Amino acid sequence: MPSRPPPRAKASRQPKSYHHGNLRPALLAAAERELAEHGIEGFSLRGVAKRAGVSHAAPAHHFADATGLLTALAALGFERFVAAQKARQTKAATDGLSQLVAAGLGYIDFARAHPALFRLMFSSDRPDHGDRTLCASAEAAMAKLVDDVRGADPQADAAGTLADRAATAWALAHGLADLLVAGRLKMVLKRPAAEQQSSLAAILRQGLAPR
Amino acid sequence: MPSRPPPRAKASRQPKSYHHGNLRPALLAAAERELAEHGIEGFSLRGVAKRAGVSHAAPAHHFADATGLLTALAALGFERFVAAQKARQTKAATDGLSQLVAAGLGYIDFARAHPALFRLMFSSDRPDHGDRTLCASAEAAMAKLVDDVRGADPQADAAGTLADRAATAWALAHGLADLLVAGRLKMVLKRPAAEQQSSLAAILRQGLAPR
DNA sequence: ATACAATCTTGACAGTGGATAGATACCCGG
DNA sequence: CCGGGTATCTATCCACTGTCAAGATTGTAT
Repeated sequence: MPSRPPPRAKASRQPKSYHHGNLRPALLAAAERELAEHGIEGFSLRGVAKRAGVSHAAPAHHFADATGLLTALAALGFERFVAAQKARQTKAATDGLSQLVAAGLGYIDFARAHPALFRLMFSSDRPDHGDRTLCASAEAAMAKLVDDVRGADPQADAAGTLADRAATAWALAHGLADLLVAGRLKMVLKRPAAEQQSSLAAILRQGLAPR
Repeated sequence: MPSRPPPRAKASRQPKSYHHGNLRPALLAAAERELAEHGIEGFSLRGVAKRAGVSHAAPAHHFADATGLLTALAALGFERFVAAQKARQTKAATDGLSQLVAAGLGYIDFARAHPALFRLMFSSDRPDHGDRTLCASAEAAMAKLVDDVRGADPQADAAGTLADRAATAWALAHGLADLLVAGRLKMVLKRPAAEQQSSLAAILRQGLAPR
């Protein structure tokens, strides 16, 4: 079903109308809340349907199955993910290294703000990671990373170390984000919020500076 | 039920004996296979019971519920986890930095050899991360890390940068491991195995060297 | 207006984890 | 040798899940 004419975006709360109107986005929003509250393991398709105020089988007409819904949600997550990085970057100094550090902080912001979604995107088998649009979203995020690394270390490209430097940057930010979400890294977590931020910034800056 | 006298460790394959003999370790082994084959999301308690050749309710007498089994499995994983690091370290040069790099490579070895178990330990909500023995195992691994960092950079302790350096080392190794397991990091994965190893070693060494 | 397609509901099914009650085998004291 | 007590395992039952099939309702096009 490639073309679905948007059926008029029902104004809002007729308490009971047989057709919902624009269920698909409503399901995605509901799924996000479900994910945030019940976590990725306790995620239930029926729970999503209930949240959207719709029968338990309704989602099937918009997403093939639970995997399809989670896949779409993950793809959407990747867009917010780069948005979070850009948000940090607009507030940062414009030199290449500061921009790269800001991207890393945005990476961590996103993970901590949406932990379940973050895990859905990076460490869950439930979404279909072969899906075209999900792949595309993920690769766009990846491409941005490589660009930022290139900006922070213009020599790297010629020296042939770009790949390794990109891997380093990614691993460092991802490791911090994942461990923080998991509640590990107590040495960082036990400090007050402001100190955490400056500490994370220092770790990133030190790890990402060109040699 | 703290003391369970091991009931004589039934020799082996009576094809049908009502009592299994030593179900608890058998269940852990079965659970590990189940986890490796079906992944953490497809993990089923009944599947484990079937693998162990026992009724689906039998595990309840050894583990309170699925969470309990997974918790025990995660704790067991942490011990193998440090074993993998030590294995690398015995083959490495004895200076502090090389030892730390070797620990990082062992970290990655473990994750790639047991990806589902790795995720169970670090990025799943299914085990009970408040469990005492699980906490203890995890903290032991953590303590080893801090030791290795201290060994690689003896100044750090006095300079008060030990915590940040430990966080850096952990994040770098963890990030590499997690991204590799997720099939990301294509810039590393697309190279032949031997090159991967040297590349990972280089990334770790560069990121972990004291400044 | 009427046929058609899209959308949603209802009801059913197999599989899951968990709880309970009963069956079986082992152990220990006589 | 044997009888009671207990740990261990089986058999059932329940609530819940995702998925499927059939029917009801609505919007659109002819």
